Amino acid sequence: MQDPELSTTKLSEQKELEVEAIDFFVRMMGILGLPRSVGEIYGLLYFSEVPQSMEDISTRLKISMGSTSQGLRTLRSLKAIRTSYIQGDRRDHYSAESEFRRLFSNFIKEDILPHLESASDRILRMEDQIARNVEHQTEFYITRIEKLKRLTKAGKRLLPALAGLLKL
Amino acid sequence: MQDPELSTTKLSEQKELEVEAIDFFVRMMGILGLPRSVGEIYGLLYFSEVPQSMEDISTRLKISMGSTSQGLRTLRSLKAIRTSYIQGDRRDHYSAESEFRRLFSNFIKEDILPHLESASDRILRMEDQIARNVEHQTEFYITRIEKLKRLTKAGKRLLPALAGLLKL
DNA sequence: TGCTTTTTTCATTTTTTTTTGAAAACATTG
DNA sequence: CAATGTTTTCAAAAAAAAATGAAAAAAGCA
Repeated sequence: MQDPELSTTKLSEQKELEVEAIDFFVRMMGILGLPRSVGEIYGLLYFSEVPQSMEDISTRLKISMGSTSQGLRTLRSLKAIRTSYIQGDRRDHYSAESEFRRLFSNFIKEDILPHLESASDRILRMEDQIARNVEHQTEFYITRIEKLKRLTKAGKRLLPALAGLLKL
Repeated sequence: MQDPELSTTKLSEQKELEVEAIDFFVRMMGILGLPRSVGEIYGLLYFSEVPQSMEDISTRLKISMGSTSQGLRTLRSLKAIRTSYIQGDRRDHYSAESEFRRLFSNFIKEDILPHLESASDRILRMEDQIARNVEHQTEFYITRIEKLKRLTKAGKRLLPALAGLLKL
């Protein structure tokens, strides 16, 4: 029988790294405005040598299957995880796409650029308003709109470039 | 007495632009994870030719003085607004810093870089854990940590550069 | 300094977001 | 094609974030 004290210590040390790692990703995802469960799942997978089933994830993180399913869906849409089929197990197994920066890149493409697009539309509508409203056809309004146009234009140039850089 | 119908139309047209403009900034701030009130305030100021007092803002947006004060504080810390003293009025008056991109730039400096710093600390702690835990001294763990180190390093280089670009 | 106006703070309320858990849908296999 | 195992969906509960409003603090003025 092995020394129970040593074994406890080892276990807690192992846990410590896991906790630290998961916390790291929870914060990272926080920056992107993603829920903590998404960060937890990615963090767990990032430091798992072996692909994990949904049940594994749900059990180890003590979150519901519902949350786990949702979180995996989000990560899948960001292409942050991969699915692998494990011999003799009919459940799907997941592992992290280790290039975390790609997740940022996909986040830009998927969550930011669409906003920029609709921002452009909105600016067009504002210009329309101004054209119709004599009250607003002043240097001031025209300049401000112009600035917004330049900003979104720059954004639509810069962000895809940034996303590209991150993907390398 | 002026035509009431015309006047109503004009008013609503004016409102329409304002609403559109405010909505624009609400969404923009949303991308940065800032509350809607902050976007509303900035939007209102961005299209105001004349600096507005806190009461003006609170009244026109129909939000409480408390929210207005909080929102202005946030915008001040992002250097997104300027304060001007108006003759014969002892209240502060606010106007928008029209270079909206600076707001992004300051957001990176103020809200993102600190996270990156603490991320670096956390990675150091993880390395420590690994050094102490034989279990984890495998190619796998070492590689994953290495990747995170490279990512934060790249981030700490890239983000300030991006912030710099935006400020121009 | 005392009085008035303006701004900030913060406990409470409201709103929004996230998580849960149970039911439905889907898939696999004997 | 039933029977069992797995995943998704979604209404309801829980948690988190934001807004309110009243009281405290700060600032300007007489």
